[in-house]
Amino acid sequence: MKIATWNVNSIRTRKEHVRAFLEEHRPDVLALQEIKVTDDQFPAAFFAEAGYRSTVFGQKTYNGVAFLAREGFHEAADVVRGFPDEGEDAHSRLIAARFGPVVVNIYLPNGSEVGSEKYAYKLDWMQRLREWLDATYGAGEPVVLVGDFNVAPEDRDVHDPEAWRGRVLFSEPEKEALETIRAWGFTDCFRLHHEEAGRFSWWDYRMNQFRRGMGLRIDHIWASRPAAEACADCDIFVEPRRWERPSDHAPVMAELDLGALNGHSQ
DNA sequence: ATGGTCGATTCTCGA
Repeated sequence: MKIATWNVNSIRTRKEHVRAFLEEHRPDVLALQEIKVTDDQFPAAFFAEAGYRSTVFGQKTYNGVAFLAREGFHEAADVVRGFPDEGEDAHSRLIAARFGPVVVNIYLPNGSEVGSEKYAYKLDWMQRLREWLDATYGAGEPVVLVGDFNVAPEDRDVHDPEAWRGRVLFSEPEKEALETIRAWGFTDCFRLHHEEAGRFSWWDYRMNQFRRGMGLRIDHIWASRPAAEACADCDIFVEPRRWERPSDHAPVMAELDLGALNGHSQ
């Protein structure tokens, strides 16, 4: 099973890029973030032409997450949209579904600036995510948490750790909150296969940061123990960041060997 | 300390 994640920064602007990625790599599930459309505006028919079904939790202007799942693979089951007991005005930042393994797709709040209201919201959202995981799934079942986490875990995930230390996306409270989520029972699939520094998934549009190699690794695929044991590969696909009018994020994709998930439902 | 660039929607915000 190939699971991919991509913050597309507007699905209307990026739908051709997404379709090109689908046609080249044929992931079984692609998790999208920052689609920036309501459900009725999502280009589901366009992706159906490429053989993909859409499951959407949209929002006008901001946020919005979705799954594209290959026809012939599992259909999305037990779909969850957002945390329970959120109001109608809640952000669309979490969608989860069972495709064999459970896939939880998050667009974690950016946090704006350390000490801001948005930063406090980010830390609170991270705590709610951990509590929701505790209440919803067991770490002994195959669960894959993917998306734009908006936190770089370690120095080797940041182009200039000294410059970034204490700043949003790399502050200590964010890293501690990330570790609390990880301690639910996740393993970083990328680090199972790549130890090197300087592998990034996001580069700011400003100041030619992509051309200058100034990025962060903030998009992740994390797997619970049985899913991590089945993880045969995980990599960042930088090429779409070079395309015309790119997203500021690159896709990340993992391969899970479902045959290794013996004792668990596919 | 500031600003740089995108995208969606205005006469600016969020990233």
